[in-house]
Amino acid sequence: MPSRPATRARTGLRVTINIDVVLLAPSGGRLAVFAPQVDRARRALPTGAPRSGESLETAASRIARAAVGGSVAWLEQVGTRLEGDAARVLFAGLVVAPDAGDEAWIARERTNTVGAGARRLVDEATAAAGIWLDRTPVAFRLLPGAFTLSELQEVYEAILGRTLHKASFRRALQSARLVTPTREWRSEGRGRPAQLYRFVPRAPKASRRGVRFDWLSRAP
Amino acid sequence: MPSRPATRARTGLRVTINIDVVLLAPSGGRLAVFAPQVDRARRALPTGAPRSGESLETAASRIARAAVGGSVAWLEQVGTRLEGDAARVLFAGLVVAPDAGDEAWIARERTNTVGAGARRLVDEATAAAGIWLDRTPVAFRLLPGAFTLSELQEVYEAILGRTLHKASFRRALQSARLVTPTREWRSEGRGRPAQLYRFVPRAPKASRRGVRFDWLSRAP
DNA sequence: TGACATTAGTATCTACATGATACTAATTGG
DNA sequence: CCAATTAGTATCATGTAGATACTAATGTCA
Repeated sequence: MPSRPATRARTGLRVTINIDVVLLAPSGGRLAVFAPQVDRARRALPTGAPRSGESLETAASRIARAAVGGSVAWLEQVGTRLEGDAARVLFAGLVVAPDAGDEAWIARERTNTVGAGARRLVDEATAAAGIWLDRTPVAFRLLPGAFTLSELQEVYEAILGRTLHKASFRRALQSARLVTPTREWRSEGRGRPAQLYRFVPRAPKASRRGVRFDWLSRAP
Repeated sequence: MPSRPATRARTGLRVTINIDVVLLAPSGGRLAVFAPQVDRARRALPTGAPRSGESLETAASRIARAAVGGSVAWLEQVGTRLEGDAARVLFAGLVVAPDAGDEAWIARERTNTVGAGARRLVDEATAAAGIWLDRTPVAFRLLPGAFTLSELQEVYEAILGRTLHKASFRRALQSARLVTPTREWRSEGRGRPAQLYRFVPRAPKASRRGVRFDWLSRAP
């Protein structure tokens, strides 16, 4: 049996620590990324550093709120990387859809126009958001208290980046008993008016799905 | 519209950075945690620090390999936290089952006996491992080239922490065409001999499951 | 030697989830 | 009034998951 040194480093590498925040918002069935202009020619993602004694989560929340000037529906750590003598912690957040003309938000597909490497960060953040969507009721925080099922589905489609089957979506929603209809209907220009629903927070169901062997990525 | 300061911290908080590694191994249907004795009374998880210029992943791999004195089947970053003026990055790893009498490994349930806070790290690492299992072929790296389906199922059960339905497990495995039978059979003491199988790496299937509304955790 | 325990592996049935298709319903804009 | 548009439902076929119960092949032990 090989020797096993008890690796107990008393002191680690000294670095400066920074936080990058990718803020995503579903908007018109697509994902928008918060990347405001920082000077004449460049956009950048929100960045900051934790203060002494502050947790990473608190710092990221502060940075995110300062950036969008409002509340953030969801914020979670995605990963950390070393760049030279700096450690950069990536957070991803979800925000309610911005106003249509807001120049600080750009379409997810145009993330190339932000600095090099931003594309990768946005991709990681988007993947993380898709996982939350499957595991938490985060979508309901991105909508007003009363919403139509089409709006809810649009949020899902924006974050997942694919269209969903309408009937299946509603069936799954109904069997989960997650929403209750209100007596209101909303007419949105043309077409039949849509009924408004409210989110009903529920105790988690003890669902145990079977094992899945249809993983998506390569065999590493 | 609120003002949006372009938060561009030129220099972040200065911290020392350390890496904690939770190494897990399926053993007899349970999960074991690598936590060797560091002195007369205490056990501890492997710890270390990245060297200058080294990536976190490389450093974690080095620390993990040095700890168990062998290869690590899977290693992935779980999260980062600030503790005073230190940043600690948690990695979780999976290792093939250790020898039965190996004192450095303890049952996952007895993680309390390791230092305070270790329990939480082990829980996070275990949760991460469960997610990899669902998304990557990591289980096959924890078995020899030829294995029985019962062994494979035992690996899944150890990591997921629950028993699985035998017939369902095999059906899913067969339809995924992930394994091929060999012509060998192995007799393991009593009972009918089991056929040996090999892993067949496959191109990922483009499986798009429907949306799930049966999340497990609390509504935050 | 012949039950019996033990492990491997399969068959069948039910329940449910999913997605395709096609339909009905209610509105706006000509 | 009619077409376009959006909301919402019904039906059907397929696939998946779990329960149950079975067969198959080995070792153990009386």
